[in-house]
Amino acid sequence: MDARQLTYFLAVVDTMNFGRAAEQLYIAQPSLSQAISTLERELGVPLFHRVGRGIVLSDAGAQLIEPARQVVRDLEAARAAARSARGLQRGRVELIAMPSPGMEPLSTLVRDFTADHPAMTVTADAAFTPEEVVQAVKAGRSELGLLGAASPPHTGGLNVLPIEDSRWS
Amino acid sequence: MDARQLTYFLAVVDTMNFGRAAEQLYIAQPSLSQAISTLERELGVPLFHRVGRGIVLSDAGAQLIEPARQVVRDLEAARAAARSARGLQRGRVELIAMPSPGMEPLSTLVRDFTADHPAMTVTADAAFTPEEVVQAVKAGRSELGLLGAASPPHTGGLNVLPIEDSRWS
DNA sequence: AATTGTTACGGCCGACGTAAGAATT
DNA sequence: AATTCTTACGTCGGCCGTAACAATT
Repeated sequence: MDARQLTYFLAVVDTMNFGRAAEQLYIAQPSLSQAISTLERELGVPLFHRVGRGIVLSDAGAQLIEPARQVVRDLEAARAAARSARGLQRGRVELIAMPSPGMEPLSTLVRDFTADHPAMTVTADAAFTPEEVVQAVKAGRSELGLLGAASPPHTGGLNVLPIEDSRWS
Repeated sequence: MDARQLTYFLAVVDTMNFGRAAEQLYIAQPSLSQAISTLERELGVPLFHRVGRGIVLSDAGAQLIEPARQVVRDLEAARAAARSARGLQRGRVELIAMPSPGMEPLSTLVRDFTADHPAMTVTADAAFTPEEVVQAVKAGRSELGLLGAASPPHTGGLNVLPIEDSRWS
């Protein structure tokens, strides 16, 4: 029993008609008939009683409806979780740095960052003064600035993060 | 994304090791590697970061764990529901009946019963006196007796059910 | 050298579609 | 005759295993 079979089962339950369920699932009607038949054989219980040209839900089928809906719902929730996670991980980071602190901190930072977030793209620009760095970040031309100075200049409303340890994420 | 992939994913999460997860799933390790790879491609997000010889859970992977566990749990619940339903529906009914009430009540009873419980097998034996019927049921040769008499004879500890309406289940 | 994950490749099971059949209204 | 489900059969995709490879400790 897998999620596909349960989805098919619920489509039949909702329509009580193999033909309409099949077209709503975008498969041929005999394929659906075969899928339900296989599921019934696996479970050892008929899910529908074939009466005349139509079908009636069996007791076992009735007992399967709620667990089946739960599975399908939660599968959809898992898909949504994955989709939202993708949104967070995909993207690009543009940073700007000065020459002197540009080499050592930057190289290891980028290496660690890309190791943790392989789908990310990191773009680095160059600046020559701390003021240039601050300006670029303020102007939105870069999302992250890296600078070394005795006293941080007019940082405005920017977040400033001191770097002392090589371990951070 | 299907339930199989989520099961595989959780096995890797629980062991943090493709090899052990594979043997716990009774599949070869490259098959598991391929399955996870396919899942990651479908989702558009890496679930693990391959660092050196090992793996580390990614942010997306962490966010997928709980929904995945939910799906697997629910699938197991659905299986259990189907199993319990099977226990109720499978079986055989052996009944014994006299000739006179044997035809009309019996034929419609069996027809309705088998229509409602197609997995059931109904076996009918014949008797010629009410005493024979009672005796057969008492002896356990039949599970159900059908008889017509002015006064029910020594029914012992048997349950007696008067038939008046044609509607019962 | 050993451990661990990936790539390459081939076989096989099963899901699906088309066509034909059976049963009911 | 029309509707509805089932059976028969062929095709194709994808899951899995074996073998070979790559990378790290």
